[in-house]
Amino acid sequence: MARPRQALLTRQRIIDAAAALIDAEGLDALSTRRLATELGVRGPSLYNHFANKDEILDAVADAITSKVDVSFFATHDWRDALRLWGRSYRQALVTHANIVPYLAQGPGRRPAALAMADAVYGGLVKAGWPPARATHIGALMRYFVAGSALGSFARGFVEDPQLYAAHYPHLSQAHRLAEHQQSVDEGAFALGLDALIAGLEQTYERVVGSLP
Amino acid sequence: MARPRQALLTRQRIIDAAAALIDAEGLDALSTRRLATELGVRGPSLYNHFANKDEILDAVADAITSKVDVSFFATHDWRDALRLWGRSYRQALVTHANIVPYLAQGPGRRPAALAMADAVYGGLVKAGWPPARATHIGALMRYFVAGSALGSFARGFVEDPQLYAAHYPHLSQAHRLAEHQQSVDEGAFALGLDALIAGLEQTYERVVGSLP
DNA sequence: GTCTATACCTGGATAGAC
DNA sequence: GTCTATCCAGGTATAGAC
Repeated sequence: MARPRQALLTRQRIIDAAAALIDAEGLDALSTRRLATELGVRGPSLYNHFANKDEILDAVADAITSKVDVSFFATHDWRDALRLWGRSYRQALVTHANIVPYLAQGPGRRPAALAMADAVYGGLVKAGWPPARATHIGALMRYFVAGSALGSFARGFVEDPQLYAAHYPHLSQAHRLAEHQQSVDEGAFALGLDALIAGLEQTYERVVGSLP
Repeated sequence: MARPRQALLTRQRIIDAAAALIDAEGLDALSTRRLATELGVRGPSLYNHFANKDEILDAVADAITSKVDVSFFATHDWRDALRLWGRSYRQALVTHANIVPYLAQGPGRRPAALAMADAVYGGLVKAGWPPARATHIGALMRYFVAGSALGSFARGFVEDPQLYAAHYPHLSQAHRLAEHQQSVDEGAFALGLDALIAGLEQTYERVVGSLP
C-alpha cells in the first residue's frame, strides 16, 4: 500500500477526526500518531495535508467557529441579535468544550473568527453604538461565552456531601450541584445573558438614545 | 551533595517557582525536570514534596485562588460586593493568565475555590437572593471573569492592517486593537461588569423586592 | 532529602522507498 | 499520498546509594 489510487485522507476527514478525538478525550489526547491511527493511517501521512500539528488545531478551531450563526445582526434588533448570537456561540463551544482553551487563546488570524468579529462589530455600529463600545461589547460577550463553555461551574463539585458540609457552611447542598450540572450551567448562562443585555440597554439609552 | 543539612526545597518554594514558570512560559513549559532545574535541583527531588505533577498544579491553582478577596460579602451591599469581588477575582487570574484553563476546569476540591464559592453563595443568600439564583450568579460571574482572563480579546489581532482591510469591511481598524490590547480588555470587562450588575439589579427588584 | 541511574513511554517531525 | 525507518527531545516516575 504505497500510493493508493484514491487518497485515503482529506483535510476534512482529518479535521473531523481531530475534533472527535478532542471532544472525546481532551486536547492532550490529540497527537499526530493517535490521530493517524483513528484514521487508519500512519502518523507521517498527515504531513501531506498539514504542515504541522498547529495547522490541524487551527483548522479544527476555525471549523467550530464557522458554525456560529451571526446572521441575526443583519435581520434583528441589536438586543435580539446579541441574545441569539450568544446562544449560538455558546452552543458551538459547549459541544466542543475541550478545545475552548486553544480556541480562546488563539490568534486573530482564523477566517471564521474574523468574520464573526466583523459581523458583530458592524451590526452594533450600524445600530448606533459608538465604535469603541461596539468593540467592548464584542469582547465581553466573548468572555462570557468562552468562560461558560470552558468551565462548567457545577462539574467541579463532587457527589460527596461530607466533603462540603464540614467546612463550608453555606455549601451544605453543594453535592446536589453535581447532579444538576447541565441545568445549573444553562440557568446561569441564561440569567447572565439576560442581565448583560438588560444592563447594556441602560447604557444604550444613556449613550445613544440621547442623540438627535 | 547527597543529603543536605537543610532542606533545599519546600512546598512553598516549589509552588512559587511553578507559578513563575507557568506565567513566563505557559502551562506546557511546566515539566518536573524543568521546574527542578529552576530550583537548582534534579527532577526526582520534587517527589519528596508532592506525589505527582498534578498535585503541584493544584497547589498553584489553590494559591492563586486564595488571593481573591471575598471579604466584601460580609461588609458591603451585594451589588458592591459583586463588583469588588469581580475585580479582585479578575486581577488574580489575569496575573496568572496561563494557568486559567487548568484552574477553570479543575475539580471543586481545592479549598480556596470552595471557600470562595461558600462566601459568595452565603453573601447572596443573606442579601435575599433565592438559593437557586445565588448559585447561578456565582457561576455566571465565574464565567465572565474566567473568560476575560483566558482570552484577551485584543491579543488575537495582528498589527498588520492589510490582513483585515481586504476581507473584513468593518474591521479596517482592527490592527489598532493590538496596540491597545490592555485597555480594550479592561474597558470590556468594566462595561460587562457594570451591565451584569445593573441587569441583576432589575431581576432583584422583580424577584426579591416584591416580597414583604 | 537529594542524588544518580534508569526504565519506559510518548511526542513531533524528516528522509527516502514505492 | 502513504509507507517504513529513524531521530531526537522530552515526559513521569521508581530504585537505591549516600
